[in-house]
Amino acid sequence: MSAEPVQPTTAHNRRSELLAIAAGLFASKGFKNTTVRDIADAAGILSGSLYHHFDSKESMVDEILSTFQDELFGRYDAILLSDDDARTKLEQAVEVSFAAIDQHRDEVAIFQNEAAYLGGFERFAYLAERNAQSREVWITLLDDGVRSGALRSDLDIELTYRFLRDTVWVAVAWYRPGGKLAHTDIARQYLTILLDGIARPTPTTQGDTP
Amino acid sequence: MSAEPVQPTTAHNRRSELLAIAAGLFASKGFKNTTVRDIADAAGILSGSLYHHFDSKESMVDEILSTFQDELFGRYDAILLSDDDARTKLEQAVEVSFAAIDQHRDEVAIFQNEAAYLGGFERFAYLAERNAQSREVWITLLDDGVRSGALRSDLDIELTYRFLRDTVWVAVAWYRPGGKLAHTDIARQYLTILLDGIARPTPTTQGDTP
DNA sequence: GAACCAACCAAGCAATTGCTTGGTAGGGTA
DNA sequence: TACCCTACCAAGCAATTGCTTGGTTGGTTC
Repeated sequence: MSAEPVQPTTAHNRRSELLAIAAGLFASKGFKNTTVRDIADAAGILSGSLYHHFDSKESMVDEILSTFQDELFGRYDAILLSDDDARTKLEQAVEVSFAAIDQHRDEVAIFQNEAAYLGGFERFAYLAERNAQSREVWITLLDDGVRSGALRSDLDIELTYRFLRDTVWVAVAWYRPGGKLAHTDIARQYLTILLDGIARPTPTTQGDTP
Repeated sequence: MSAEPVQPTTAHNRRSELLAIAAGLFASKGFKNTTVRDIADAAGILSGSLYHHFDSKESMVDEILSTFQDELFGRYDAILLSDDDARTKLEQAVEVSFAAIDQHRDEVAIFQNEAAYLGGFERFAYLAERNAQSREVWITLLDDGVRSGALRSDLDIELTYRFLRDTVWVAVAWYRPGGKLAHTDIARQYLTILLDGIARPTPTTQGDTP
């Protein structure tokens, strides 16, 4: 008979519930622009009560971002270690990234928007490390692609890496789950554009998989 | 030598100087993250003195963004009105965008990072209008491209538009003038990727088995 | 040499910020 | 009954914020 003001999250405890609420606000309003009172209001408690669960507002983003990144880079590592060919790996990395946008939209958005600012603080130095690690992943995939003949050899790899990375992640700005296109559809379309271009193919076909 | 863009009526030099300083801070630290004391410090004056030149901190971004957008959309309009073929127009629009990143990096960065937040205020409603106008430009260019046969007909135009728009503007996050690549080089490389893709062209030859 | 003016200073105010402190309601356990 | 625990409240503090007010400076003009 007690109507508990609880949201339909699968959260075990109050802590992760509050983190999800904070993530949503950080993602849509920005970290600095979100006050602890905003978070508390959205959770239906007073701002001071947040400090029963967390040390600080900073530690909230910290936990949000580091948890997400641990998971994401675990998936990238799995791809790099697989036996697939270069092109397949590249496609998988793109798909994994779009899946992350689908399943962790807030976290991706926070990372996209706040990494530059937060990275300036000692506490968030790991953001720069993860960034470097991400570069390793993509550059490796692109190099392997060129070496194996799957990709054109006249590309500026560094530039291509930036376009690839940016184009994948920036989709978080407009993608909403449950829309017309599933994240898998978007990933496939993006890969088509990226791999084959938007210009009308000149004489011959786009290749089939042998 | 050539006539520089000058302010109407009284050319207050100090005013545009302060605006440029503010733009640099807004771009690198974010609008909300930049205090009026930050701006004043960077300019070597006290924070209160800023209010001799500007009504508010908000009016500073306002002026920065609206001035920039007026110029940018003037260039887009010129392209749309030209007699060039569809593909050339598309290439020119991309080149103009990269030129804007080169010449107005701060303004582009501010628009990229703060439009979502600022757009929520009545005062900045024009940001959403400009966004819609920008969509018109790209969609028109893409539609014309498909209709004229310059572009593939199996593209999701809406998705391609987002890909195109995002990938162009997001370059502001890493591009620095005076680097290894001029903005014209980047535009050309980007167009190559966009139009022809990164996959190795597979004409009739199929001998790429390892 | 008086009037004027743009640019700035010095001081501070009201609101907002992140966070602290001491307390309490309600449930479980012994 | 007594004890503990989690999750919260109530109140407020110190710092920071955007902005205001009244005054000062140095240069220009007539």
